[in-house]
Amino acid sequence: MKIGQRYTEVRKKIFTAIEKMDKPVSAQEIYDYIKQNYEEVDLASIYRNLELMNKSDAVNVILFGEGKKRYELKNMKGHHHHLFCEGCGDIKDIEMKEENLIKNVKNKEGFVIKKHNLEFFGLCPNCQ
Amino acid sequence: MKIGQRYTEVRKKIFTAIEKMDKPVSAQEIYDYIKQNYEEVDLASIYRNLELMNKSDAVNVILFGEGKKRYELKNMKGHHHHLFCEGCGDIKDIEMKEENLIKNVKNKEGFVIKKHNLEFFGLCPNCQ
DNA sequence: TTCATTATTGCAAATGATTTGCAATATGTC
DNA sequence: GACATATTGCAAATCATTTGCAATAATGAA
Ligand SMILES: [Mn+2]
Ligand SMILES: [Mn+2]
Ligand SMILES: [Zn+2]
Ligand SMILES: [Zn+2]
Repeated sequence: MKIGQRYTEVRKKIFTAIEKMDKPVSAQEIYDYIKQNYEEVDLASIYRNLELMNKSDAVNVILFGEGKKRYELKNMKGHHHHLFCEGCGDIKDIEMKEENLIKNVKNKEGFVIKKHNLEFFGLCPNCQ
Repeated sequence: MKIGQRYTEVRKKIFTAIEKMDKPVSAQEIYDYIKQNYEEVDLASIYRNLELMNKSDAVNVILFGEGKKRYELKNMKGHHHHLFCEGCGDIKDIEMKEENLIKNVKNKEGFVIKKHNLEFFGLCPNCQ
């Protein structure tokens, strides 16, 4: 979990922001949070660091089709999935074990589940 | 699977394009395909129709974190998932049954799988 | 501690995807 | 065929994210 090579103030703030907000957050939300609690950090720096944090596996990128990415700290919770409300955008963690997850998750958290997306990422034979 | 209220030339072309390309395609790819095979259709019209097609459940939106959405016809194949190559962007369908899917999919198609994203969509108690 | 090196940041502008307002056009109906 | 209006094309706007570059801050050698 080493990001870049220097432990900067900006990086500390970004880590703390994501941790405190405790849900998948967008770059803009991180920006807003930092602005309110510390001295402002440039959005471009936030994007650059999120990119680094993702490459170095410090954060996960989570997608709900809102037109932007959300980020979550990787070391905080174990591997898990999400439930996204298409009405209000509320997000819930799903920490059930993966066998039969897709069946068992029905009505978890009182949600009425309409669909799910499951995508795998890796490298194809040519790119390995 | 009724889109809007008129079966227009533009809609026919979009359907055909997605069907012929036979993989999750972006709005721009649909635009390019149509331009080569028929008379050009405006990108804005493509976006407007994809939006409608999604709301009326004619297409699925698929996200790989590329910064854009991909669309797939819903009635063509049964429900399935995807494998995305982070090297070249190649996409494969995964049609295994869902019990133990996440375990069993390892090395499917010769891919080395690094991670997966599983998100559920629905309505929370407040929004139902 | 001070200094030098260079990674990182801020700022402004660029890019790319998607959305929107509006007038022109096409479709389904009578 | 003529009408009512859903749909389209076009241009401009918006939003998320990226990028170039000069200023600044972190780290380690002296
Ligand atoms: Mn989570
Ligand atoms: Mn598919
Ligand atoms: Zn809700
Ligand atoms: Zn590949």
